[in-house]
Order: sequence, then C-alpha cells, then structure tokens
Amino acid sequence: MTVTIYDVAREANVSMATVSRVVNGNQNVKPATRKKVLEVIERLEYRPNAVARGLASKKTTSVGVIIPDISNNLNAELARGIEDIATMYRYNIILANSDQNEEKELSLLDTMLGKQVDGIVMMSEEVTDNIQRAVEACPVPIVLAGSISSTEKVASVNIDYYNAAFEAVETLIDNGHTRIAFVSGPLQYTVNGQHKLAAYKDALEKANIEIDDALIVAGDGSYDDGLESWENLSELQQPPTAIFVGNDELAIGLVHGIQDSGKNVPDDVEIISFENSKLARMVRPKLTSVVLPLYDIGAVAMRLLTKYMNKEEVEQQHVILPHRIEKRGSSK
Amino acid sequence: MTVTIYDVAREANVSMATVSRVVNGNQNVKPATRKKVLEVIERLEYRPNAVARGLASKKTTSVGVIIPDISNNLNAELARGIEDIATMYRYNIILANSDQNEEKELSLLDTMLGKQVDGIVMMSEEVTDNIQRAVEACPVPIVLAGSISSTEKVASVNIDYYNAAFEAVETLIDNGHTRIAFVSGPLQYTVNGQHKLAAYKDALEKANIEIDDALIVAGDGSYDDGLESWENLSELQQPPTAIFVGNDELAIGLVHGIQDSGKNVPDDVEIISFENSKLARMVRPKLTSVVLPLYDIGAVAMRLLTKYMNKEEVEQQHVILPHRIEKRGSSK
DNA sequence: ATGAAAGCGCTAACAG
DNA sequence: CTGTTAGCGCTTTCAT
Repeated sequence: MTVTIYDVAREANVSMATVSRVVNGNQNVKPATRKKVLEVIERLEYRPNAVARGLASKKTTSVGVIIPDISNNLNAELARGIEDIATMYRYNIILANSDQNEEKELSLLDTMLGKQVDGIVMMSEEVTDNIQRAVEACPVPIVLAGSISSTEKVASVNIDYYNAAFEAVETLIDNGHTRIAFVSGPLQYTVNGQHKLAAYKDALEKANIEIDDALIVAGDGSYDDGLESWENLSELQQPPTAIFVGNDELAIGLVHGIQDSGKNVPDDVEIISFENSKLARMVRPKLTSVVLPLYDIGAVAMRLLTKYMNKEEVEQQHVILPHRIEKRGSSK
Repeated sequence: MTVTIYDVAREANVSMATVSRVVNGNQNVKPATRKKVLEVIERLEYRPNAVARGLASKKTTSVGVIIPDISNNLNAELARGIEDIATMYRYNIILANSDQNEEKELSLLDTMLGKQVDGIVMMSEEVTDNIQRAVEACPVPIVLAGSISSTEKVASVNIDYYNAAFEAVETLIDNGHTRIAFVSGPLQYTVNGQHKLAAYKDALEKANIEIDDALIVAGDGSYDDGLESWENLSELQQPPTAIFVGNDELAIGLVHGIQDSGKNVPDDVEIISFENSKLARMVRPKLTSVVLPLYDIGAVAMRLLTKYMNKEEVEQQHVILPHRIEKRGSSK
C-alpha cells in the first residue's frame, strides 16, 4: 500500500541504508547512486514516514507550544513569532490552549512529552509551583515566552515589565497628573501584572503621590471590562485624570467609556496602554502604548529553544528585549 | 533511562501485552492485575511513547491545521474552534501558517502527511487546481473550513456567502442608496470574495442600479487599506453614500477614514461589514456586520473531520451554517 | 485473562 | 561509498 524505504531500496537495487542516506542528505553517496535513488523516490512517490523516523532517531522535529488562548490577539501574535522561527529551523508546532488553567497546563505538558516533542515553548501568566516543578522535571528544554518564573531556573524571554510600566506612569506624572488610575486584567498571581502594579506604586511613591486603592482596578482585561471600569471610576469623588492600562483592548474600552460619558481623551483623561498591537492605531485618538514586542518575544523564545535543542552554548538564559513607549494621541 | 512498557511489564510480572491492555483501557484484564500494573506505572512514572504507539497502530491522534495566518483575528478565532473540538476528541493539533501561498500550502500538506496526521483541516481563500489535486490525492480525510473548493469534491464548512452578501447590499439599497461601494480584501481567485462580488453586482442589478467599477475596491483588507480606500473613494465625482465591506478591520479603517475627513457614519456614509468579530463593537459607531461564525465554522469542521476519521457515515459533506446580520450603529 | 512474537518504517552503528 | 543488522517502544494477532 504505502511506499516504504524498503520498496525504494528494492526498486533502485540499493540497500535501505543508502536510501536513508540520500533522503537525509548524507554526502557519502555516489552521485550516480543518488540520482538513481532520487528517480525511484519520485516515480514511487515515496514520502518518508516521520513517525518511524522519530522512533528510530529519537527526534521528532516537533515542538510543543502551550499558550493561554490563541483567539486572543496577544497570544496569536506571539504564536506567529514562534511559528515563523520554528518553520525556519524546520520544526513543526503542536499547539494547545491552556486557558491559564494549571491543570490543563500540566496535562498538556504531559501530552506533549508523550508525543516526544523536542522542546516546548510555554506562555503562562501564572507560573505556579506545580508548573515550576513540572517544567524543571522536563526531559526536553522549555522556554517561557512573556512569562517569568519565580525561581529563575527556567529560560525565558521578556521585556522589563517593571521599568516599562514605571516609565509609563512617570510620563503621566510628568504631565502633571496626581489622580492616576491603574486598570489591568487579572493581577493575582500573575507575575507580569505584579510587576506593573509594583512599578505603578513605586512611581507614585517616588513622586509623593498617595496611593488610592480605589484607583487600582483589576478586571478580566476585556473591552467590556474597560467600558465598565470607567463607569465605576467616573463615579468616584475624585475621578482619575490619567490611566495606565494593562493592554490595548482594555484601553480601547476605557477610551470609549470615557467618550460615551461625554469626556475627552486626552484633554480630560490621558491614557497610556501596554501592548501596542495593531489595535492601538484602530481607535481615535490612537493609543499611546508601551511597546510589547510579542512577535519578537515569540521569535526569540523559539530561537533560544533551538539552541537548547541543539545543545549549543547559551550565553543568556533570561533574555530581556528592549522596550519603548510609542507616543500617540491618547496622551499629551 | 526512559521507562518503557517493557520495564513496567517486568516490574509487574506481566507481559508487555497486558500492560498495553491496561494503558489502553482494554477490558480483558483481571481487576487485580490491572491494579498491580497501574501501581507500577505510577511508581515508575511511566509515560507511553506516542510515537512508538503511532508507528505500531498507524494512528497518531494528531490532526494538521493549515491556515493563512494565525496572527489574523479571523483565523485565530477559527483555530480556537478547531482546537476546542480536537481536544474534546483527544486529538492534538499541528498548526502551520500558509500565508495564502500555494507552494507553502502544498509543502505543508506534504509535511503533515509525512508526520502521519490522522486528518487535516485547511483554510484557504484560494483553492487552486494544484491544491485541489493534492487534497483529492490525500490518503487521510481533509475538510475545508471557511473555504469552498470549485469541484465540490472536498468536504467543507461555510456559510452562504452569496446570500449573506446579497442581503447586506440589499439592506443598503432598501435604505435608499444608489452609490454603494464594495470594498474588500483580495478578490482575485478567492472564492469567497468572488461570491461577495457576484452578490453585490446581482443585488445592484436587481434594483436597476448601474454598476460602477470605480466603486469596487480590492486591496489587502487591512486597516490601513480601509483608510486609504476612503481617500480614493472620497475623491470620486460622486462618492459612495454606503459601503459594503469585506471584513471588520477594513471596515474600521473606512469608518476612521470617513470620520477623519469630517464626515459622519452613518449619516453621510452607511457601512455594513462582514465578519462580526469582537472588533465590530470596538469602534464608534459600532459596526453593523454580517455574522461570520468563525469559531463555529472551525468547531463544525473539526467535528466533521472526526467523523471521517472514524469512518462514520456522514450525511452532509458540505455544511452551510446559518448567517444573519447584526444591526448596529454604522447603518440605519 | 494473559503471554509470545512478529512487525510498524526508519536510523545508526559497524563492517567491508 | 555501500550493505547488514539491530533496535526504537508499542500494538496486535494468535495461542493458550
């Protein structure tokens, strides 16, 4: 039925080993032999069985990618970065959504190891102790993309969330604001979120601005969440005049909430977001946003993983990509 | 090093076959034996090797997913639908981006078959003859999601693009417009695009409105493309007073283009989009949009694929999901 | 209910 | 430069 390496060998009057050599580009084959084999391969439409190859060689040229939710812009961008570099190095991607659920992450890790992936790229907002343990016990290399593990034992690619957030809040302070809100997605247990929060507090403290818990809002990070957050915020005795926002979608929700309530961005409320996806330009005014280079994070994470898989020397286990703030209309 | 089924068998004083049976939930095992084996499995932390299993059983429980670009909202939503159902049926997904490039699609198809996937879900705007041929020659089932193949030989899941588009244009006509533009992404060779275009023309014709080629714009379908398209459209002697748009991102670009030029949506220009992603609500006015149920298309496509993979009877090779128009502020 | 044994299709020494 | 020969870890008859 299906054509095997054996069929090719027989038809070409050579051994399986020789066929294997030409298929794998081994140089130790006489050109004439190679040609003959190649012809038979073409004629028989032989297609190497990667599963058999994987079993024999203990390499599958597949890498596992575990992300929270591919339908989220943020992750999709990251995934594309991973995929492009994976393709470049001839790896395929086994993709799975974890929904930020520890149990799923653990079970996914197990499934992928069962499938004998050569490595894993994982994005998890919350690297729990259990995940930590599983990752460390992992027989193949893992790199975390856009996530920080607390013990620092696991390779990762990130930007400097703390300083990026600090700069954003400081910009708002420099513009004369004292009522600055921080609206973000889930904060609890999320390392990135905690960094942003800490930076927010530190920046205010440094400027001797009192921290008002009413100005710190952690919702689900969605557009509707933004809309709703403004409703609540605007009812405060002293509503904020500036907001540092956790992501673009949320920021757009806030902008619209503010505008729907008859106020102006940036005149009444200045906004600085954190992400700078293409969404940032798809609202009026356009969003000033901390540039989170998701595609690059994914790409670098995958590149790093290839080094580990090749057992190459890795100089930097924790890569920090540069960040900057893209100034647009939502801030002055 | 790694624990194999043989190690478990030895430790449990049974044969490999028995271990295999308990791992695979075969009922022909005495409860006591099962318990004993399970204990050893746990103690040794045995994890079945899916690659070896795949080679022996000729089933990999992996399915290939080929989509144009995962970082595009549209595809990401579709991918999530596919993934959820795949997970439900215990399949893993090998994901790859084709960038709508025929050569890549062909090579991806080949790679996936090499990896012995049990089935393939593919999304391709343009099912060329070569793709067609490759798909028909495919040894495993394939289903097209959100794409139509011309020969109808290949299973697919879609909505009725023609009628959906027809209704949208007719709505615009009913609202009294005679200068109605059609702005979309690439049209050439894209079956869906052609359906929309045909519907657009037919609807105008039916209403005795002359077709003006200057009102038919096919760009790359991006936000910037929308911005630019309006610039061109507005310079026409008789600019359009209504636009039927190919997708949400493009529509938002048009809305902003129109607003930037000092005009009002929907008072000066009415807009009906085609997609209804979450973006549709993330602009003011919100977009009236034909509902393209991408998640569902993905989910149904994957479900259909499971039936083919199980060799179940399939009543409908071509599934047409219902569509409707979600009325919002961008149209009257 | 359990075991023995023959592969699945390929790679990787090793020998020549 | 080429062939021989073991496996890789598991499933699957076929016996018992």
